Amino acid sequence: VANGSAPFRRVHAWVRAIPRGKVATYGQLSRLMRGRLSPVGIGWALHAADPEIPWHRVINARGGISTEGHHPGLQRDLLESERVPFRPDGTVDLRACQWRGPTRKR
DNA sequence: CCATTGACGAAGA
DNA sequence: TTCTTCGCCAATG
Repeated sequence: VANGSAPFRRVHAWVRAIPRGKVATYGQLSRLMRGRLSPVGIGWALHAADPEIPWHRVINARGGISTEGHHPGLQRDLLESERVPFRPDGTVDLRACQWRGPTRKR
């Protein structure tokens, strides 16, 4: 897998910066990279990511899990194990749990 | 090389 | 608010 490309490694660097108990969205990471990689591209970058990278802290813009087809139940388990609460509808409250980036937005 | 498919998201209708 | 359409770009066949 092509996880050695520069944009991918940059994604990995950002994702490693997300603290335990917090989450980020694909679009958020895409914007952090100034749109140099689309939200879909972020997904590919994580799909190709090393196990060391906390890929489970990245969810979609609605607070939902987008990896059910890949690893059923896994991402939710991992998040709950670091105290990220889920609503009854299976989503995360982004207002409460979203990582606010290093410098706030501009 | 062309077409299709996503771990996506914003803008319209 | 829900459903569509379109843009995005890497990967796959």
